[in-house]
Amino acid sequence: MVDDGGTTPPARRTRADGERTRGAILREAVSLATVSGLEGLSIGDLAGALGMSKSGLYAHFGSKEALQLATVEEAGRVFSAEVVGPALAAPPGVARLVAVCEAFFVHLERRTFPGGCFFAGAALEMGTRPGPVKERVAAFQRGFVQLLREVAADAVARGELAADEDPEQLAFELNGVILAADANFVLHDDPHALEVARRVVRRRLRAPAR
Amino acid sequence: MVDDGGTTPPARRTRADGERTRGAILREAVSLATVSGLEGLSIGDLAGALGMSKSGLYAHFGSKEALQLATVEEAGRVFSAEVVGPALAAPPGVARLVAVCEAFFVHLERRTFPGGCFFAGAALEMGTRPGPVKERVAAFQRGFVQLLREVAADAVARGELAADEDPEQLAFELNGVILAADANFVLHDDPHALEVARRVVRRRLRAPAR
DNA sequence: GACAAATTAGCACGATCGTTCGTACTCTCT
DNA sequence: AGAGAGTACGAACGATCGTGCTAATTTGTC
Repeated sequence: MVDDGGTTPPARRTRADGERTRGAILREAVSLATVSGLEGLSIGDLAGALGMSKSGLYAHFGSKEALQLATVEEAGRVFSAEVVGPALAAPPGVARLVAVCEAFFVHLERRTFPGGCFFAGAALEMGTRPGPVKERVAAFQRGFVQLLREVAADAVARGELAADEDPEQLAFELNGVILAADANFVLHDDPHALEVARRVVRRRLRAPAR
Repeated sequence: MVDDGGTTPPARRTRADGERTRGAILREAVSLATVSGLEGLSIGDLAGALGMSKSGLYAHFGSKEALQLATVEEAGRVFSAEVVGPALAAPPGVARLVAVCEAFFVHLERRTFPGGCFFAGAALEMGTRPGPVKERVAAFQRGFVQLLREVAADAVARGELAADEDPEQLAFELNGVILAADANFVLHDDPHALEVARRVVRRRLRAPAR
């Protein structure tokens, strides 16, 4: 067992039941974090919600920061599955751009998480707290805007949008619409916000402006 | 003064030094809340930052919720003075609409608070926490969007924007741009975000679309 | 100048925070 | 089947949370 001659084997990592519990913890953690925030998420509450002990839960991560990191990753998986994935099923161009926004609105509408979009909340919350967690959240946010920009650029290249349309500006705008939709939806619990957001997207992407 | 005959009025309310300390507390509280959040704002930290005792500070409010409420009000005063006020100095119409956004960007640029816009963070944070504090934050946010809508409607009425422009949609869009500007600015500490936001506003409000 | 109220500090409370430790139980590999 | 690592629990730690109580000092009013 001391054969540390070359590369250290990262030991055994998996046990079926542990993996299952870990998944359940992270699913609940993402959900709870959209309500209490990523920092306000407490290990005691999380353990209580799952009917297990603090220390039992804690053993899966070793530190709160590691739990937060894993929670961000889990949220990324959910976001990919619920928003990015379905959107990429739409044909390239404007249709796909609309599909990204629409998938996000559906993501809110079906109340996947009680506190709306995980990353919208996490970005505003962690923006002022330097550290690995913030970096990870920032990376996800950057990746999403980049996706918007690429799809927008593609739409311009296909002539579906005006040639003088700047993909970066358009991505910024759509990101803003998405943020405003989330903020209004969770703050006022008002589905009307999603309706307005949809109208904005539809009108903005209808035809080459001017 | 009208005496209420019999029951004595609750006597003197203010003392000069107390009022001054209270102001200092709230100024620091707003600033701290943009970093730690309105819920994460701790009375101990706040007292420490001001060099006073927890209980001495606490006596000014009587509960954390009251402190949060007062903090929101103070943030509202700052926002009025730094954003709304200067914007209303601009001539009505599109110019004023641009001025609102511009004042907000300057508000971020000069780093009035270390964590960016107080209300952007508070809205996302408190959206999921029912109670008086959330209601107050929501009211401020609603008031700001309504301001945007009114100025936009005025611009349409003056023929400076297309007649088929929906003020509600436009206000929603601008609110989104503002949120995206704040989020990107604090998350990536990138002044470029403000530049993009300015371009978006300029282009969006340049001329009657179509 | 005296009296009452406002201001502030010191101390302590119960609760909860993240974290550690020791200890059983159980799954998986050899 | 035996061994070893993964999993989970209960108890407890020091720190900090919001919140009271008491007492000393300062301030405004008569």
